[in-house]
Amino acid sequence: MATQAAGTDRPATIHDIAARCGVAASTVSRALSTPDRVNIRTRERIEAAAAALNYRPNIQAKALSSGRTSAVGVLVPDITNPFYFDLIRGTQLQLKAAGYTQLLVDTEESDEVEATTVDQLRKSADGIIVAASRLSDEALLAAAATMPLVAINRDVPGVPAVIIDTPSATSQALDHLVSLGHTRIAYIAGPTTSQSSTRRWAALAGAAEERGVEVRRLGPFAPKTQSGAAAADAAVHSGVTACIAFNDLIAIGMLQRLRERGLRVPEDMSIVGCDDIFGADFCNPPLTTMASPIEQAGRVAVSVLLAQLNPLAGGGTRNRSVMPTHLTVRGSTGPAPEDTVERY
Amino acid sequence: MATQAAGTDRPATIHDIAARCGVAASTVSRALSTPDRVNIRTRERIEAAAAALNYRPNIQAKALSSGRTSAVGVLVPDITNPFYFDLIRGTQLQLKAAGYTQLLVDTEESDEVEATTVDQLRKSADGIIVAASRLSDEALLAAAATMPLVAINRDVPGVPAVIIDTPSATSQALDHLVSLGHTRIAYIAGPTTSQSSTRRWAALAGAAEERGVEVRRLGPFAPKTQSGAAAADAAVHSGVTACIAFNDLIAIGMLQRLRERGLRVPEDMSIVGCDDIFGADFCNPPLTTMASPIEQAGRVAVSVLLAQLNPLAGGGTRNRSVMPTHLTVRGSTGPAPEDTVERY
DNA sequence: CAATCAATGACAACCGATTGCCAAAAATTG
DNA sequence: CAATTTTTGGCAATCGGTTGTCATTGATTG
Repeated sequence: MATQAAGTDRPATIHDIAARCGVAASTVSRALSTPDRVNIRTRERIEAAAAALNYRPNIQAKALSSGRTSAVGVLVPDITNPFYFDLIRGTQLQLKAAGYTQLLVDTEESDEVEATTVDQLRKSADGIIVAASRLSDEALLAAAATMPLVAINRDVPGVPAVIIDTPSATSQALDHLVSLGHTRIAYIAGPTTSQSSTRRWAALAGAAEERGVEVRRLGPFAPKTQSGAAAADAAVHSGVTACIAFNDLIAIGMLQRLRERGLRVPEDMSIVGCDDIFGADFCNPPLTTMASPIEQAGRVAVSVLLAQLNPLAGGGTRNRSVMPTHLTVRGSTGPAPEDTVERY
Repeated sequence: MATQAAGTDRPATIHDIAARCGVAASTVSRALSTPDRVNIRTRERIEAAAAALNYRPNIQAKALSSGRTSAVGVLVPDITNPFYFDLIRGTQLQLKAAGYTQLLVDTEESDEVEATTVDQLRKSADGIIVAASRLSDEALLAAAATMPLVAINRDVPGVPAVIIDTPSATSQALDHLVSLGHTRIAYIAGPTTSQSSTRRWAALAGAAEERGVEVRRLGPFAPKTQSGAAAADAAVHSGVTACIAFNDLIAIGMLQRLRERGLRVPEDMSIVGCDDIFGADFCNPPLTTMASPIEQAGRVAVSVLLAQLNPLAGGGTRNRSVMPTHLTVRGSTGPAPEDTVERY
């Protein structure tokens, strides 16, 4: 009944190839992974046989015997946050190019889930890339000591990292607002566990003092559009004329809420977002935001990680990269309203 | 110098547990995976030891010896397409709940990449979920015959599938437009390789005939916002007063282009999208679109797949689910313009 | 032409589990 | 209390590779 021609139906192994070529399995293994260790003629025979049998190495077996899994875990706090789309694509492309598999995990903004995941990945991945880690500095450092790890947007001494330089862009944003005449400005803070938010606030507070304007901090708010409503209300209540939001999600949510309340952007209130996510260019009004090469950040993170995994020539691998960020001005920022409360 | 207390530093194996309890490794294996096969007292001792040693089973070893990988591949044509965000989250959550790992792969809209990936996943995953497959019917059927597979939005007899019922929503959309007075309508087609697009057009053409209105097909267009410009131009040139777009990305792109060209939506042109992706509610104007429970679709796909993998009790598992879809009316659709060309 | 050495490939142990088979121990039955 | 059945747990093979060790081969050299 077998429609199959000669040859077994199950996937070929190195043993099948070995038998076909009349050599030992170990020779096949070497021919395929350490080509120099085997005579070129033997190697060619083996390669031909492998092709003929449509041989695919069994990743599990490879991992078990060699200890290397050819997989890299990528942890993000929230898959549905558009910010991570490009990041994920960047890591995915770069990893695939290097022959690695990406294990993507949504840690649901939870440090516990994150810790558990890191723990599990210890043996099923060669390394880990953690975006916007919610772990404590100590926990992150400990994790990095145990296995190759690269953090994205998390600056802990001793932990290799790719940092997106939003703090400096935040200063640009402030300059932009100041040049438009705003003097009372709010920073809409992100989660307290987000180091990005903390660093950005620090940069902003410093810059504000230099420029002699008032910047107050509101929040924290969850990095979701839904939080934008509360943020908008808080901003209005605080009497500021411009806001710099933790990220575009919150900023877009604010835009929606302000519209609902009948306030005009940017006439009554200017809004600056961060990340230039999908949607920032077509929301209403289009969002002024801090843009950065996110996909590239993902690629760089992979490169840094792979450099750790394969410490080949040129030992001087840097393990900390800073990605530039710039302000993209769109329609959500404009001149400060004339009749501001501060006159009274 | 070792700060570590007694006990090795490397991860514990079943052998460590076995030694600690004075039993054989096989007993440990059974205690952990087939609890009934082992005396309850022995089991408890083993469990205690496992906990004490912080034992984590080695997934690779498990996979190698048992043949089951506890991993499921999820293939999407384009990770950065927001449509897939919720889908991915749905599969991720459901898979995690069932103890499976999700292997996410971006097939880059390419049937070749998709075929290669399916081939590679054959041994490193227990099953596959393919969203919007670009494979031919035959290839997909062949793949499904080789390994457990569930297709999303792809209806091929013999292939388990989760279908998002956009065709019926398309008819609703048409009714909506007709009730607003539109008589010349365009369908902005998606990729020719997309079965969704084909099925939707068939539904639309049929419904249009019933209702005695003219619907013409424009395209194909790539499912990206950038394609929206060409689509908008084509629509304007064709003289229609309303468009039903293949998906929200194209629709949003059209919105942008029409605005650039000084045309008002919905006064001059009505636009209907599809999928209700992130951004559809805050673009300008907010998009009328066909919404469906995408995350749920992902969960259902996982359920269908797991039912294949573990064909336990209640053999009557259905392997085809249809997810309902409904029209969500927002600001991008309105009454047909009075002075339409057809008067002349 | 003999001695030395690098290249080559076979053998076997090993990675960490699972699982079929079987014997010893315990429980049940007559 | 003996005979039988059921539990229980050990042994060893197996999954598909990798890798250290070692014997053989052929090439290089004195």
